Amino acid sequence: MLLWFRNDLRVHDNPALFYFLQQHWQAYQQQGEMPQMRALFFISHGQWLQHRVSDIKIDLILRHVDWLERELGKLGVRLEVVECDNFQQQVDYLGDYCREHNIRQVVVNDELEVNERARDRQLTALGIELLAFECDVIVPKGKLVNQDRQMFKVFTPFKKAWLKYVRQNGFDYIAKDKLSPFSRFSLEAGYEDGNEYRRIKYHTGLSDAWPLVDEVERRVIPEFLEEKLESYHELRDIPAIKGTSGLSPYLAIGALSPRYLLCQLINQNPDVLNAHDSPNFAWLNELIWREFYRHLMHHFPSLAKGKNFRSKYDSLVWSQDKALFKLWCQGRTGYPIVDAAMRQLNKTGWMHNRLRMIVASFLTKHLLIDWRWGENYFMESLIDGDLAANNGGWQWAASTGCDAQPYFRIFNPVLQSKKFDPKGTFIRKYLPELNSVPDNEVHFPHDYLRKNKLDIYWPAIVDHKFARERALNFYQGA
DNA sequence: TTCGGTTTTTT
DNA sequence: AAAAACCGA
Repeated sequence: MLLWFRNDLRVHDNPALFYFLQQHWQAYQQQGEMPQMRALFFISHGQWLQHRVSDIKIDLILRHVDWLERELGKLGVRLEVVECDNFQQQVDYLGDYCREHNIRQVVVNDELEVNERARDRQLTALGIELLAFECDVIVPKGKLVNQDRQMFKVFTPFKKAWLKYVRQNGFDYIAKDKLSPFSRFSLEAGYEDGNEYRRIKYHTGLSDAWPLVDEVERRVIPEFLEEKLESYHELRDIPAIKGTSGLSPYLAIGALSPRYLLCQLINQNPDVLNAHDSPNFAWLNELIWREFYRHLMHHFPSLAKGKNFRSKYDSLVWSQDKALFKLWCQGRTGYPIVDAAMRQLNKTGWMHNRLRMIVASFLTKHLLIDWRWGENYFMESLIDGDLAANNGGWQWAASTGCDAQPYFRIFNPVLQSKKFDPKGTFIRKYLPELNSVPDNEVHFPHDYLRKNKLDIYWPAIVDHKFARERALNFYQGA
């Protein structure tokens, strides 16, 4: 039996690991012989490149692989880290490996996406039995459907069904202390610290501003739940304030379990599943959004292949203007909130959620550029890039996805800016050249700059009113 | 079980 | 402003 880590870089609430340890424990008790416990992780730069995994996310992954190797060592499991360019080579390697070591079963946690699933099917075709667990969501995918037995296409009914399911069925979760009996393994195995991988330094330092997940569990999560949860519903939309949890990078690489987060939330706030109107519900709502998009991709796998969720928009002919796209990427649109947001992304590898909606709306509705270009740029840049959530968010912004609003949604970047960054605090953090512009002018400073003969900021690349009309016509055509 | 009318919908 | 989901017949 072999344990194969993919997008589940954790020991805490990892059902594949737990099953693997239990099986070996049983064998150990029956035979009294210390089992060899092997685990595997592939470093596949070619595959990461193809899936546009950002350098900062790769760095976070590699740091956690390093950490995981030490943590597994404490449980007597030796993690081998193997460089393999792409999925095909992973399949070949595993085929040879299993034959060589006479392994029939490989234990994994399931991955949602199309290519990943195809790779797993290839392994099965080689005669390798994949024992797969599901731990990327709280409510298993496929369990929540409407009365027509279809996946919900609107968030709120999905959320109601989700809450009902959790209230009725609870949810699986493997507490940390359930692993403690297995720490005996490492003593008996005389596990020696360090292996080949540890001597190779992959770590680029790009993600150093983000602590390892063990510190996140010890410090960041308790602090968030105790100090920020109460004000989350008010502060989470204000980019100048650190009002969000900052946990998405760990969820994206599987270092954090969503089920663990729900446990912690319920410990802190026992009635949260019943309290829709409580301010403390706002954060759970975001966790349920994550579930919504994963369930959606499970039911509609073609989303992973760049398909519009609403096929009636397939006929739209998007702009191919690379120069305009580049200006958006670089944060040179002349709309300060958009430019500051893109600079935050380019500089830190992360962007505040409110800003993601604003810049996505701007690219699709104001510039009429294909949402897939924006989706790709986000994946290439974000530390927390996640196919399901990123695609869901972009298609929502482009109106090709799930959005039940009765009006056609075109964000006004200036009004968004005034509403969520009223004093321009965030704008000035990333556009310090606008420091001298008064608060009420900073959201669209062009008149002010002209009057005062200041040449410190580039012009707006598109007029809002014009762009709004153009977008309405553009979508009307579909 | 299928239908048509009514309520609801990430601002 | 329009589409999803529910609900009662």
